[in-house]
Amino acid sequence: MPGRPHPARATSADVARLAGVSRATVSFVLNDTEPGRVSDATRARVRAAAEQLGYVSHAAARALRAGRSNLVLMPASQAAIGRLVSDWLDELQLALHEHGYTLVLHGGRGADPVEVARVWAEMRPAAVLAPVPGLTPAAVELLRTAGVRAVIATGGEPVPGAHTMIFRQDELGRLAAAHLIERGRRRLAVLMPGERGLDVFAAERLAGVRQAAGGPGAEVTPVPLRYDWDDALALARAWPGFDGVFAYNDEYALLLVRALQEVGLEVPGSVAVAGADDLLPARIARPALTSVRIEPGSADELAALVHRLVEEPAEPGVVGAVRMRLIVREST
Amino acid sequence: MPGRPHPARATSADVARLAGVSRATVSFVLNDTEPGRVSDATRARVRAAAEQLGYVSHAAARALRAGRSNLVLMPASQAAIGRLVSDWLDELQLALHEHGYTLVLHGGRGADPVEVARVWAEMRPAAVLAPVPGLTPAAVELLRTAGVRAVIATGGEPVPGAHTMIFRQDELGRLAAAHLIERGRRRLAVLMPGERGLDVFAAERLAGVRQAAGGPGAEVTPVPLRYDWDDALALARAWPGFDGVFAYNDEYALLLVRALQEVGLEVPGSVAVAGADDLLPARIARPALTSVRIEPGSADELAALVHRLVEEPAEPGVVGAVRMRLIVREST
DNA sequence: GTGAAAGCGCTAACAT
DNA sequence: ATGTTAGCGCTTTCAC
Repeated sequence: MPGRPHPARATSADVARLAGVSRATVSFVLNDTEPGRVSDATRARVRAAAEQLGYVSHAAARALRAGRSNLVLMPASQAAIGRLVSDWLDELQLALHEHGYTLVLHGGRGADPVEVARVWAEMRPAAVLAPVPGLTPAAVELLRTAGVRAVIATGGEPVPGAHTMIFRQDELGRLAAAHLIERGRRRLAVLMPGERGLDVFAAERLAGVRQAAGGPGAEVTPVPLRYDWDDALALARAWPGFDGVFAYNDEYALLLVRALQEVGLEVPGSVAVAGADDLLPARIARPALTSVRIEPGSADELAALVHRLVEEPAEPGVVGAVRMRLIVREST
Repeated sequence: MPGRPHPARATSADVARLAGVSRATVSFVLNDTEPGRVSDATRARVRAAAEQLGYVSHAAARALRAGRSNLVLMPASQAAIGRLVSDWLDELQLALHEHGYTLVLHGGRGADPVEVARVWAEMRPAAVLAPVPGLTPAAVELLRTAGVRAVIATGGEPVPGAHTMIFRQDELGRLAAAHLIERGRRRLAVLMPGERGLDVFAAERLAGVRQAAGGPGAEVTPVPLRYDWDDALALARAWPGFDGVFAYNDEYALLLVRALQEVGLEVPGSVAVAGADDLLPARIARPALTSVRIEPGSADELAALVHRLVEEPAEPGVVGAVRMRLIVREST
């Protein structure tokens, strides 16, 4: 072993030795379990010893002992959506921390869901929060078998074996499309991004648009678009005469609007465009963008739910629903 | 203990039993250590047994044994910057995975750096990658003491005790300001977001602007701005006659441009505005936004560096630099 | 080519 | 009020 440039990390045994107590006592003091069991004097001595040695507990050892870690896992893709979401994640992180959990985001976009679930399962997290497409039945099974107490999926339908936070992607499409149709649009396009596993969500949103269009007999066409100016411009140049667009989300919507303007098509005059997520750029765009706002619900409540499910596993079922609301602005 | 709704998680002992070998053999086979030590027949039997039992190794046990986990930790705030960054993080995740590491992002924005470092240290990660403001000397010390092999800071100056990827925030400001001055601007404003711990970066960027302004004698004023339309509008309404702005980043730049336009101030006619990050929205804005592009370097190389440092800890020092480049567009 | 066994750091049941 | 101890699942040295 190469020379240790730093003092060997202190263990609870070191703390015990320095404080002149047993390791058990150290554990009781530092974890505040069974309050009143250890005298105040001893507690003080233990804390002082821990402080002096710069003691930091070993999460892996605790996890091994407990059978699971205190990790709550989420796919990192979530964080990239925008400030609203990332602020909300901050709140969630804080709320979970107060329950003793550590929220971590893990990438693995596009990879085989089961492969990703395997990596997650190895960490023996207390809970996993993830959108449905990543949580295939095999992935859920893998996680449950590995002992993950709370597997919470967000998706349109209850997921067998997992708790489900209902999040109807199709509702996004339906809300936007119903509005476009009400505005008299009958030739609808639905933007279908191919990037980063968004295709699954896009397909569900498309289905929602189709539903809304069914009755009134509007025509619906899925249109692939990459998040790329040249691609957007090419689409706008060859615009097939759609008079209404549901653009997957605000980013794609703003990209398309800009491209349409570039080729002289008026928004909403010639083409009405609606997005989703209701980010600030949507609000300040010209024309201001109609969007479907997603209301993620209280981070505190979700943290409490996670804690409850971890403490006493319950029958899988629906644990809540994400609400959404159409914000009408100038672009439609 | 409440009833186990799921089969008890299989351990390597279970696999060994089913395959009729020892736990040692299981370990050798599944980790591919010492190839050629175990016969092909045995290997196949072990693999089959693992498969059949749905065996998933226990990261905590491995970490306990190894003295450290295979986690590489980064602050989650990074992911929220934009698609470019989050795509790059994906690459990094993949590259690290190939070296056997798991990249996880952890929040904890705004909290006491030492408190956050403590949570990180408990996970005994193999490496930590973080911007300087979070890595105070005390935080670095804590991590090193906990045995983290590679603490890689990104910041303007070498960080004592840590490896440093040089990332000159002030260079961003300097590049933008030099350009504004070259365009004849002499009354410069620097937008100072207060949110999410951005203030530290903002201060450094401001310092860069001041440097660039020193020689030519341009006047520099820091101007607080929240990421909020009303705040931006209020600023624009009371615009104190600045003729050039470095806007912290593209998001704030686009917000300000929009507010200036709202009150009838022309960009770049009356006010030239430059951002940073060079996101797609900057490119397609009207006027297209001048921005400083940040080039994060190769994810593969960074992953390899992490691996090298973990394998054989080296003297802390400078391990590379993030380059940046001014992209001139219409807004200046 | 394979097995036995020690030990990583922690917690909690049990003993004093 | 405090201490003893077993054992969580894994890797790896050493013995066969």
